[in-house]
Amino acid sequence: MPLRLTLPDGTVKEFSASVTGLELAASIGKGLAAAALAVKLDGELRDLLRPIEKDAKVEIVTRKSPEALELIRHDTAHILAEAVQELFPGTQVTIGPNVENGFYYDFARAEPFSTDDFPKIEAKMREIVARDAPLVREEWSRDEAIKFFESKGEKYKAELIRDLAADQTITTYAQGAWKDLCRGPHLPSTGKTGTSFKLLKLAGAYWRGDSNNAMLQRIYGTAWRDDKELQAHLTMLDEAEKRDHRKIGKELDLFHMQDEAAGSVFWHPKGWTLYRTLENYVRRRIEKAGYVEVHTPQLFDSSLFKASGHWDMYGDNMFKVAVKSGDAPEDVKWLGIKPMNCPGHVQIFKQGITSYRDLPLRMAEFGNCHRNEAHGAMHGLIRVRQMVQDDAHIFCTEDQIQSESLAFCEVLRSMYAELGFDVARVRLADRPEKRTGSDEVWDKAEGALHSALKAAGLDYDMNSGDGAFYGPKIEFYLKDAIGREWQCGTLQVDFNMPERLDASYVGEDGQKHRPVMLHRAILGSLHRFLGVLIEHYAGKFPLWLSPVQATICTITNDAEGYAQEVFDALTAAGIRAKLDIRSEKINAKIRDHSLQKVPLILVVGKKEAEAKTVALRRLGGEAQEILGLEDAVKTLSAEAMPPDLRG
RNA sequence: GCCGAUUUAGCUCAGGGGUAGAGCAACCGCCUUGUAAGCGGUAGGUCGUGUGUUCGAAUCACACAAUCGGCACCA
Repeated sequence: MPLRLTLPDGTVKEFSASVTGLELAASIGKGLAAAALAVKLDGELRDLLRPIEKDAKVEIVTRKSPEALELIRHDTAHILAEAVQELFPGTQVTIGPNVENGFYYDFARAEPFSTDDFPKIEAKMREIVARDAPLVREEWSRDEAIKFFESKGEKYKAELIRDLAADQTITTYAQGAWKDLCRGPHLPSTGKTGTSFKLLKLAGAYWRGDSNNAMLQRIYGTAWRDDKELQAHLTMLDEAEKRDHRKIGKELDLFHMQDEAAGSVFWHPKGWTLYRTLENYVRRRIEKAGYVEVHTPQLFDSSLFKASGHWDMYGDNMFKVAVKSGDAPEDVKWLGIKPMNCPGHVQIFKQGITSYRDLPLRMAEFGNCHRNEAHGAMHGLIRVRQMVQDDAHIFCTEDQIQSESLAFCEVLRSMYAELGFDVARVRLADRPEKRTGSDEVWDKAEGALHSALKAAGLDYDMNSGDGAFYGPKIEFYLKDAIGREWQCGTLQVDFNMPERLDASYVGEDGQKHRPVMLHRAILGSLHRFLGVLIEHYAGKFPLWLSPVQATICTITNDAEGYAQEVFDALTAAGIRAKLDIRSEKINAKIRDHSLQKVPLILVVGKKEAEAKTVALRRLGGEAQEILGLEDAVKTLSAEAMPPDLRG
């Protein structure tokens, strides 16, 4: 039987018997054979030296192919593992997968590694690359493989093999004397990986991601095709560090945090201006979308959270307050500080009798919520113990779920666009193990979200088992200026909470019915969103969001009176302005306010005072525009208008 | 919560068993300045908290706290 292999350009190559990818490449050209790293067989990546035995569409993977990076990174992980075992005998290997932009490898070793070991390990890795040992694929029987790894003291590898499906082919890859359990594929030899890699971070990680298991030591690294790509990536990491919202928050005097209130934010005047500007924007947008705003208590008797299920489900992460309820020491009643707004909103819904004519009822609240997050979870504004969400609950009928979800998706898309983001990804998280409500109800809720997403025309993938305990959720991800994705928006269908808290409305038929609750947020936690926003803009906010929009700088004292006049005019027009009449050179003032990322610097000296003009310098630019004062006020206040208020 | 690292002036950071250093910022003067740092001076710290070792601790040990990088968690 001749073997027919179809190349990407459509040419068909015939062979009398099986060939390896390398032989195939050689039959096409000498250069290709030299550049070949692997082959793609009907879309499946395979080793270059593995015989091809059936007709297929084939593609030779070279260093230029997108797949090359995957191979390089995974091979580098193997090389890291070998280097570590050569340098630190007795260290056990576990797993070492690729991650975005790199890879990691988890090791079991009693002694902790130190980043001081990195140069030594990297040097050993380069040595292994230089040895250029061929990577040889070997197939094993299950028992032999277990025996082999156990004989080497590799308990984790043996455990992995035991858990593989019985019919799974067990393969190892050898590079010289060193061997690792691996599915492959790999590059033909260690020399092909190159040395454009760098070890980056050291971290603890649980075996198999389970906190009941042993803590392993994880080494993260990055690997690229060449040094130029590596350098570009390292530059990007530097850039991300420069944008760190904790750093910028300090530099721009937006907020601070301190030990006595771990996980909570002290908003300084500028940060709070930013916060309120954003909050007011959301407030206008949702008001336009037919929401009503409410405000509910901070403290509730535990009975409410017990009824809602939060006390049992998240009690450990709630702040609880014991209050004396009698004279005896055991006379104590428990209150809970709200970790979310939903039970409170149901209480408002339950006041009086709600008719089907009142639905959908869209109830919004910027409520302060407290969650006792684990110490290790906290991270600047991104993960805090006290936060406010742009939270709302839509009480509606089952029939209204789809149209409400659609309308929500539209508002979300438009708001993200106005804030400078695109929706990068949408995921549907379905039922988790720990949940309330029957499977029938979950079927219904998940089905409703699937059809809403289809109706909205959004592509989405599944995030299995990651729903909330009361219902499935849609997660909206946005992409920031340096390509990172953040999950902010969410829409959750909940058939359970109205049942648990006994909410009902009177239907057209005069009977009582349960409403459906849609929990939804667009920005999510405002704290977290502001963190993302600061990093996205690197502190250079669009004019309408800037805490200080304009600074008026005098050149000499003579201009002070006029500068005050300019300041008053801008302030009266609603522009957030500051006046800088310090006895400093104009260079120093320009530098200070530029570093403070003030978008507009208005310079006034003798000339401007006489002509009633301003010399405008925009952040990032060097040119100056000379504008008449009236004209400047008009132009700038129009520019400073929030996007939803522009004509 | 788990693993590792870190914590010195408002900020960024150096130092290190014999009692504390720089730059920037602040304050006070001088300078009256034309688009990214003008000059001089002054002041500022129980070296995260506690306990211990020591003749002596900011330095060494232990505990705790917070922070950082991950992991686990994220209603």
